Amino acid sequence: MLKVEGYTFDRAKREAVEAVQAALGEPAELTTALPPAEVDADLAIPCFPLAAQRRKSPPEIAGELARSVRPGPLLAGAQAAGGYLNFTLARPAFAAGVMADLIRGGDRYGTSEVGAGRTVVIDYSAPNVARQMSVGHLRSTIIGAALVNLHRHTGYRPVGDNHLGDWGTQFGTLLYAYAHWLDREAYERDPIAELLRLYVMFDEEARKDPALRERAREWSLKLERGDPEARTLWQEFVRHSLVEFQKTYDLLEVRFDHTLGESFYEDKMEEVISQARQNGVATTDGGAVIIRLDDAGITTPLILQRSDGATLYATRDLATAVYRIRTFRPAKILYVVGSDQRLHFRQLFEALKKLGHGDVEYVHVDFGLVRLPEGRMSTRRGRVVFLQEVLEEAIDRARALVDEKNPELPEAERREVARIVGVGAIKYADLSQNRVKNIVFDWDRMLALDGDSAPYLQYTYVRARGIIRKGGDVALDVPFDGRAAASAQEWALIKHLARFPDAVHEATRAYYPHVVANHLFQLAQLFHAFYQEIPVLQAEDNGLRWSRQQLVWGVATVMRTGLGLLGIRVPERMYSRFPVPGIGHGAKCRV
RNA sequence: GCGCCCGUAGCUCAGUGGAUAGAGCGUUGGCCUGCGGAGCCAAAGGCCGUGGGUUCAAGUCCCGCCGGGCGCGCCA
Repeated sequence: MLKVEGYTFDRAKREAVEAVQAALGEPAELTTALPPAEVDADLAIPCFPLAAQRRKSPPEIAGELARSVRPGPLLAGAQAAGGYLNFTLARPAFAAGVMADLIRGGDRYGTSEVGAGRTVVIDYSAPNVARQMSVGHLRSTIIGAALVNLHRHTGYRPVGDNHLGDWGTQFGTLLYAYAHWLDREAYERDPIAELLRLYVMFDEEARKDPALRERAREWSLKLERGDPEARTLWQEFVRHSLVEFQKTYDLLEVRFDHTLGESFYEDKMEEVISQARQNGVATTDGGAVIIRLDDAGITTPLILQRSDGATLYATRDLATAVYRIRTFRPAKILYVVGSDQRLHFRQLFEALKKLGHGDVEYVHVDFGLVRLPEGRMSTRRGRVVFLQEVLEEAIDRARALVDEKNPELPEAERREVARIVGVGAIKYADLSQNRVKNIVFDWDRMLALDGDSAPYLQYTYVRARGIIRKGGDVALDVPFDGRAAASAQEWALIKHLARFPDAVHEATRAYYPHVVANHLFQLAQLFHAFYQEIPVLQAEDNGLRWSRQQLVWGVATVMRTGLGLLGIRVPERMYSRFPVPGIGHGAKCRV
């Protein structure tokens, strides 16, 4: 059972289970469930598993339990409904408990100690040098960044590493193309664009003349052996790329603890290869050094060294893992990489076990591919959408909407809001759905600014903050008034806020950021429904008003914290408190 | 051919083995003298790909089939 100990919701669940166990007079394996909306109860215990041994029907057992249980302080009572024993929570006590959790926690609400300070290395983003990032790289970058935040929130020590693709045969093709076909003027104007042109051109030419591939291999070998000309050019490519990548990372506000590319492991591979050979894990096969994995059910061996002596992607990944284990002493290593590399990681993890590194937990946090309506993206064929271009389009669209709806905001703030909203929309579009599914790229879907989207959640925050600002300071030290948990809207909101720690925990446990995204979307819906019906600043009396203000403050806090975990920022305003009459299509007649 | 992943409303997606499967978009109809409508309320829309099995209980677990995606020794 999912459990985040100490928080009020977990305490209530435990009270229910313990009350039933006490009534039964013995410990029993019990699960809790949430009753459907139309049932008037807050927590349910299915009695079906108890029926078999006791030779009674589930409704009978539920009925007996309903009469005999003695509910704890967070529970108001129990009723039988079919085979379920339903509990009603003691609203004032439960609400006060949740608000106390929230006020005590603030931006740390939902944190837990499940990670127990253990280190988890998270490998994410990892774009290839000498090419622009495509929308395909968005997923790894954003999911990885969210996982870093989630792990920090649940008590781990996350170490983020950007494993740049800055080594390998691809540079052979690039060096060959550079030497023969470079347009120096274009290169000086926009080095990455020119390198991309060369990359595409090489592919076309090599199709006509396959011997070019051999020449490229020679160049990559030269690079690997330290040829000065190859080295100098390669370093230049990497430098240009890093400048380009940084622009995108700045826009996304994604940071890394380390950016150790594949080339960093250049001098660390020999040790891995020779050790694997010495202890018999690796064998030679047709001049190549391989690790057979048949005993692990993998018929394709991992190739450590090519027959011409060159190293491969897998070699570097092996050396990388060994380095990370020595340097960071992690309990886990997460690889946020597309599902097309599943086999590679299965091989890698098995090889690591064979090499004596089986005490670390390795996880391939895989995700589905981003495809275009016409098929798979291919940089070589020019069939690709660049990430930078998507981000800029998102900000432009958000800006148009801000200008339309909120023309009264100062120019600088409109620019800032457009950025927060546009970039947030892109991130949310990705993080709000299960990562394992493929995505067909669609501008309008990706840049949606209404419905289940980041702006909707950000707007929720802005509305909540609007109330708080207008009401002056929230009195967080006054006890929560149980009457502010009386309406259906308030009660639903409180129960939902109570479950946020579970959402954070589950998202981290399963490496599923969308669990948090979904939780926040529901929070937004519940808040808007509340907002529509329940007066806060115009509440009948001060006690009610203060407690509703606390509730609104709680919504704002969870929204900001939760979106923060997803790497999405919130603006303080999306509108001015003092609209300028007669400007904008959306102003209508409210003057 | 073999292996892995996916299949839920017209479209895009949620759905820890528990009660009558939920959202967003789109469609239709309502709600502005209140904390701003980037909002709210409601309607229509489902053989959860399909056939078996396990279970008190299956959209969820297992097997077969169909459809789609990805991968399968010197690319990354």
